Formats: sequence, C-alpha cells, structure tokens
Amino acid sequence: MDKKQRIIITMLELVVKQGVHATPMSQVAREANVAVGTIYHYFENKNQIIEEIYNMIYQDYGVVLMANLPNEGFQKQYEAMWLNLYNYFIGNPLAFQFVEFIGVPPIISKEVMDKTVVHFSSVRDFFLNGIKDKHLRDAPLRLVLQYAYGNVVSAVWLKTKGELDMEGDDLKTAIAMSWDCIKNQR
Amino acid sequence: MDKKQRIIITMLELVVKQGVHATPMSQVAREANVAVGTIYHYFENKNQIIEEIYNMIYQDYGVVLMANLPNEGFQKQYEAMWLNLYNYFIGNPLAFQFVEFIGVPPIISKEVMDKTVVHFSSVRDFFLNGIKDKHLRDAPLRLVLQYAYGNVVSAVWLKTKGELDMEGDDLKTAIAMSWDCIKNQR
DNA sequence: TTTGCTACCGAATAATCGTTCAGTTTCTGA
DNA sequence: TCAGAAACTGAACGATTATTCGGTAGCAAA
Repeated sequence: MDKKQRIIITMLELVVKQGVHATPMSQVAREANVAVGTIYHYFENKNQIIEEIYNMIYQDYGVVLMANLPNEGFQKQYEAMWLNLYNYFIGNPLAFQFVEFIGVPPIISKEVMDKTVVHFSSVRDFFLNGIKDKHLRDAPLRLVLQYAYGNVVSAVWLKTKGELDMEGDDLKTAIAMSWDCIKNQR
Repeated sequence: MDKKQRIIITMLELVVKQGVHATPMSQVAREANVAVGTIYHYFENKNQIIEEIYNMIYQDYGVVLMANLPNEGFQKQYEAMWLNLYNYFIGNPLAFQFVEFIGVPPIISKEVMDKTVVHFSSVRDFFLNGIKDKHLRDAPLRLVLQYAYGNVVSAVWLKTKGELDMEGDDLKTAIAMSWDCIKNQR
C-alpha cells in the first residue's frame, strides 16, 4: 500500500476513535510510518485529508445501495437496498462512524456535502417512483428517505454496540419494521 | 444568572457550534464574561463541564417523555410520548445537537453514559408492557426503543435543517410512520 | 477590628498543535 | 551515466492550548 493510502487509512482510524481535533498530525505520521512532511507532500492541510475521506466514502454510495437488486417486486427491492446499506456499514465500521460523527458540520463544510447528492439520484428516483406507484405511503420524499436511512443506522448501532446480535430473526424484524414504516398502508 | 450557570450555557453553545476540542477555555471565559480562573474555581477541568452538561440534559429526560400522557389508549400514549420528545428537541436545539454529536464516545465515557439509564425505567416499562399486551409487535425491546427514538431524531433533523416544515400533515405523517413501524401488525 | 473563607482574577507556564522548509534520497527518461 | 523531477524527511517555528497559582475583593462570624 502506498504512503498516501496509508495516511488516509490511519487518519480515518484515529479520527473515528479520538475525534478530529484530538488527532494530531504527528500521531498520524507515526502510525502510518511516514514523516510529517510526507503528509504535506500529498495533502494541503489536515482538513483536506478529512474531506478526501468523506468523498471516498460517499463515492460509490449509490452503487452500493443499488447493487444486485431483484428485478421486480418493490418490497423485495427495498429490502435488498436496506440490507445493502446495512451490510456495507457492518463491513465498514470505520465508514459508518465517520459519516455519523465526523461527516457533519462544522467539520465538513456544506459545499463538500452538497457535492455528494449526485451519487444518490438513482436512489431518489427509486423512492419517488415508489410513492407515485402507491407502493409507498403518500408522504414527502425527504421524510421517507430520512426514516429509511435512520432505520438502517439504528440497526447498525444496535449491532456495533453489541446490544443485539442481529442474526436471523432480529434482522428480519428490523427490516420488516422499516418496511412497515414507509409502505402504503392500504 | 450566576457565573457557574453562565459558564455551562456558554460552553454548551460553543461546543455544539464548534466541537469540544475546537472550543478553547479562553473563549468560554470571554463569552461568559468571567475570568479563566473562575471556571477552574467551579470545575476541575474542561471535561467535567461537558459531563455536567450531559447529566443536566438527561436529568429530566424520563420526566419529559412521560409528561401529560393520556390516561388510556396505547397508541395515543405513544403518539404523545413521540411528540413530547420531538417538541423537547425542537425547543432545545442545543440539547439535541449535544446528545447527538457530543454526548457520545469517546467524548463521554461509558461510565457517565451508563448512569443515565436510571431515568428511563418508566419508559422501558411502557414499551415492555406494550409488547406483552400485543399493542406492539413481537420484537426485541431494544430494537423497538432504538427505532422509536431514531424516528424522532430523523424528524427533528428534517425540521432543524429546514428541509421540511413539519407543520400539520407532515408531522402527522411522521408520527403515523413511526407508529406503523413498531405497532403489532395483526 | 481581626480572622478566615469563598469568589474571583488573569498573567505565566509548560505542553502540544499544524505547518514550513532546507535538505536528502529515490526514481525516471534521455 | 547523469540531470532533473518527485518523493520523502524531521527539526524548527509560531501559534494556541488547558491548567496553575499568587494575589485581590467582599463578606460574615468572632
């Protein structure tokens, strides 16, 4: 792994453990086995590393969400998306903690955040069609999106904090609850 | 308002705006109109102020949640609790942002967090009975609690970020979605 | 009036921070 | 083989930090 990658990964690890301002460049340099000066060879400043991590994580967010969806059945598709995001977070706990606690203002500027919207257009369309076709309840799109996302986050929390195993039935229930939350209650 | 209160309030304001480590004691002293030394007369160190804020916010959490509940009707009671927490967060945006971003590890230690569990016993019992009496779905208590809480947080987010007005219908829908999420689907 | 205590002050301290830069090593193409 | 570019180094710098501490002001009991 090249030094730039090592710097990014080390910064990510330390930052979710200690917080941005509690993570000195000297420590990043030491644990990444590079000199402090090397960091400034690849990055303008500390904040730029944080922004690069942010962009890296959101890069293929849309792709992750929409991967391997079943061809039909809106509910089945939603459940697959839910699991996609859940598994991504469980498999990348650093990414999860980063977007939850570091990837927010005032650490990340609004300009940097706004750029990520692009990656979510297909997800937006999916939910928009769901509302139009009466698969989903007649609610503001933004509300549906936020609840759906929030439910995944809740589930990931319980799993990562070890409060629930989230195996088998627990996971099935978590998905079912999320679906009942947003589905069209006919 | 006495100086100790002023120090706490000022620290709370600055900390949700800038983050803990980006908020120097000198600034707290200046904006609270006290000397730096005075802060250390009332508090052992910076972290103790943060912990005091944390305890202050969670102190009457249980009380806020259970206030003015209707006498009967499980669903009505839940909706009242939901609104209680929602209104508390909307009315105290500083408290909301604090518990979401500052009131978590590694800033707040696990010992300090664990002490707050006491305030939630009545809430726990409410949900526990809801599951037993089949008002709520047959799911792990922790899962129901986390989803219910997460839904309020999602709604508060949308409101505070100005993405939804959350007046009238929006709010009704948000509560309905949350209820459909946890209710017993017979 | 004296004594002791609490509230309060802010310059001084020691540690630590992000960043710079002069210099060395390594790589690359001619 | 060699020159120029790119990668890399870490001591040094100036700024900022949390905390300390010697001292002042006000008050209440003796």
